[in-house]
Amino acid sequence: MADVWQGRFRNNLLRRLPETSLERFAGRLERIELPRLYQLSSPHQPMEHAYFFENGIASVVVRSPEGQHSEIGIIGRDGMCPTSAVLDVDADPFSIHMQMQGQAYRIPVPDLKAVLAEDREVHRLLSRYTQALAVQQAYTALSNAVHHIDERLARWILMCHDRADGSDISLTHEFMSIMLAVRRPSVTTALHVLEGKKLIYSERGVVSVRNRAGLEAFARDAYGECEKEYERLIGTIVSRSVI
Amino acid sequence: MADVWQGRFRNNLLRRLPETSLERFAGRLERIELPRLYQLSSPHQPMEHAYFFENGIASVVVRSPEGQHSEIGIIGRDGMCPTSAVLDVDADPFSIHMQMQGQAYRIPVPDLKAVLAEDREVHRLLSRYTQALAVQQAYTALSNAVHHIDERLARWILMCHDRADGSDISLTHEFMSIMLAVRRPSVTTALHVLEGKKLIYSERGVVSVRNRAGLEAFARDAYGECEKEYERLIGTIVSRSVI
DNA sequence: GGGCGTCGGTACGGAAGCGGACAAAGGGGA
DNA sequence: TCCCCTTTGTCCGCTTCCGTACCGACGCCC
Repeated sequence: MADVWQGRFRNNLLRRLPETSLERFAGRLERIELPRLYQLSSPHQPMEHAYFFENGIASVVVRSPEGQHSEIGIIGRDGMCPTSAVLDVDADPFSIHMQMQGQAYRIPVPDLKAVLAEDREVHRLLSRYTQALAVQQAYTALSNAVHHIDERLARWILMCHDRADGSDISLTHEFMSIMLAVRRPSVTTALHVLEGKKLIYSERGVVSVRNRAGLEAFARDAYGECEKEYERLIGTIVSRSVI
Repeated sequence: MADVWQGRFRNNLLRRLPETSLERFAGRLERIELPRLYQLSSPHQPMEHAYFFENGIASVVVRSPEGQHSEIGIIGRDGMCPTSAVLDVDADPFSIHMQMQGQAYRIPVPDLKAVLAEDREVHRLLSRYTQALAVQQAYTALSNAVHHIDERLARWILMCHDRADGSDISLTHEFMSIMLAVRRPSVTTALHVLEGKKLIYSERGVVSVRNRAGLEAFARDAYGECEKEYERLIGTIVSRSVI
């Protein structure tokens, strides 16, 4: 298994751990396939494993008692979940599921906690990621409050694009409407706006980014701040082509 | 200073620490008066002290590059700030200021980090509070997305009421409009709705809660979830009358 | 190749909230 | 007491978005 530790991870957290820290994970990490809609976590249910994503996108969603929901976080190979494990909490009120199919290395939560307890370096990195995700949450809250739907959609597409391998994002409008906490037809019309500006190409079940820079410009101040903060806290994500 | 440790704290975190842990803070805690609008933290500026509030209300606000802002967290004697210190991060993109005047015990951040490093109990409690605050953020994001202004105002008044000593909350409409990320006149009309239902009494610079249960009913599913989670993670806040 | 379930496009009335502006009321200082 | 500044109340037109409904298109399965 030695070669696994030789920078073969795509997950940006695992990649940034020193060899000695990675060795503590030895034999405890298990590679797993995560199909679309795979439920990683349900509200108030203790999670058995923590996931370090190699690929694909997971979505953290919060739901109100009356059934309204909103996405509060999005995790790809930039991160892991649940951060509650890092904070020594058994369960949280969120549900986490795969938005785009992918793979991850997972580790039983008790094992992760053991590693966290014995290795300052691991603890420090995952703590910083926890902060990065909190910052993402904060900007999501801001965006929900002050930005228009099409800007929020642009933001969201950009965040997915950051974590996807190609320029395609495979999702239905229905699904995006849940993520953005808006009506489904509102997604349709917002997509048309972006498509009209040649920023994306949209067809049944798929959105393709055509003009990334243009999308960023369109999203205005909705996009960028928490990405900068991630870079500061964790560091740049090495792009796939480099790997 | 011995008597300070004898359950004299009003801060719910300090109150929940065992005597042995509290002794580690000995001599490092400094009581400080926090006037209204006192700036505890500015975006991207490292904080010098961490604050454990005895009284009053602090507000965590995030601002977009173009100057739009929204409150993402509210902290009283239920908690402390900055949680970034718990996560071993030097600075965060938020600004924190006093919304209602109060007092706190503060400790230099490096000293707090030292205590965190040497005392598992302290680290565990503050980690759990960090999670509680993240949950609050998440529900704020949800509320911003799906609830009407008057419901969000009710939620916000309830959260302030939880942390205030009496039933009065001294704030201008202008201020509340920033917290809720809405227009100032929208606050005025929303307050009139609540006042019309005899849930609150509102006059220049002050809002008084008249019917707490009614307010909770009015707020519907906007209020309650993250409070339950706080209780589960940390425990009940002992009310002032008991102290 | 026909049928059905899922997904996307569109339409329409209505409500909520914004932007902006202005007037009234309270209250502190000179 | 008067003035001025802060705070609150109100108004109007306008935009955005919702709720709801319905239809068309795609594509999978039998």
